[in-house]
Amino acid sequence: MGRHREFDVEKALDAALCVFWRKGYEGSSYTDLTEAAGVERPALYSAFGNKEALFRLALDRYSERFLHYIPEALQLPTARQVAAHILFNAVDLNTRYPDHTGCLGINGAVAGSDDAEPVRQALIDFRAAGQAQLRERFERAKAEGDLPETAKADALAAFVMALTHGMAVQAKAGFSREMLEAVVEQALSTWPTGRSTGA
Amino acid sequence: MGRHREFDVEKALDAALCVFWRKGYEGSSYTDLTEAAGVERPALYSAFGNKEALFRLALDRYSERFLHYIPEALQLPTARQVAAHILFNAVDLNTRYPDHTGCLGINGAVAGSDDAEPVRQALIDFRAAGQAQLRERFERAKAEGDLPETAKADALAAFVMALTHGMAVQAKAGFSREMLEAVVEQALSTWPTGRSTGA
DNA sequence: CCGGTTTAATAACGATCATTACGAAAAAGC
DNA sequence: GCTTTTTCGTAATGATCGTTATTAAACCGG
Repeated sequence: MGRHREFDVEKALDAALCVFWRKGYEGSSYTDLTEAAGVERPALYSAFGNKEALFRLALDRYSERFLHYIPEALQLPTARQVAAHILFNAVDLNTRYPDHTGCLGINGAVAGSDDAEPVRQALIDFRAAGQAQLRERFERAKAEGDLPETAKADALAAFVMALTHGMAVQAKAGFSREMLEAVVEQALSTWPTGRSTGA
Repeated sequence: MGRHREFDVEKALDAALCVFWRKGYEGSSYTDLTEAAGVERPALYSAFGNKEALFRLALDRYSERFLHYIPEALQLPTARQVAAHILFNAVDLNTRYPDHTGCLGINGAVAGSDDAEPVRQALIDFRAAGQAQLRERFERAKAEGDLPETAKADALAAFVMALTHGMAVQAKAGFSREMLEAVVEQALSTWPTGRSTGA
């Protein structure tokens, strides 16, 4: 019973995601969000809760819609392929949409006011989760002899993630896809191999 | 003639710099800034201008006070030493002060509202200036045979900068100095040499 | 000691922030 | 058709945003 919703909740969430992606959490006003969604303010509140809840939902959606390449990467046979897949797909995602470059995990919030601390922490956890998956994959690679025994899985995972974060900053600053791909190739040229020529 | 200023302008600017360093440009309210400086609002305005002008002054001060390691690095004899000096000193700077980790060039603004666009652009230019110096230094290294002819100076400079940016994000997220130093060592593990073993 | 000038401090400015009453409109059950 | 329930849209909430009038106080030159 009751009146039906007149707007598409999924489309509204996608619109909010684009705004957060471009302006970050604190940089996005509720007016920005409602205008992008084409929906009045109370409608967004009743559908998603407050701004923080909306951001968390947008972050979930971001994972589902744009980060499928990470589980894909983890299943590749060698650690080098895993890293290459993640890095090149990150470059693609960071430069694919001209009106919201970079990535939500970085643009969302790096620093901010004390009010934004919960969201900042959520993004820290979000990034840490990806890094932990990567570290575990690299540990497996060591066990399989794909990475040398001397390799540090946690440092290698942090290295790959640092690159994605840094390239996200650069993409947001307007760096071209070609430039970032050259960065990835430079990074991969330092990759350790199973015969322990690296390190 | 006229009344004397009762507060130390230099100390006030240092205090403002620390606030911007921790909370970024938009995350820092004028109340935050005045409280940190121990000065009433109109006093900050008369001394520095508006918030944007104050940020730009803080950024200049940041360069002078904390980035001396960059010109230092550029004078080292080899490209590898240049990169190592920059990366290790960046880690040190990013983790040295527990109450404002990371770096102002990143924390200041990556994404934000349209109002903050001038400051965001100023930070883009700021980072680009450092990267350009690095690229020129690497081009010189190629001419000197210190880097192989096949090396791409611009990609190498972007690679080093991407790492500093990414590690700044990680430092702000609470990564330890030791972890970040391991990231740097991973990055430096197979730096291209003059005998073109790299790339 | 007094007139001119600069700073200090209180308090206010309009604008925007996130959030929500409130009443009209629309759909489902009886 | 009437009641109930949910949503919609207008408009308002108090708080905080960056920025300044305005007034009182402190200093210098005369």
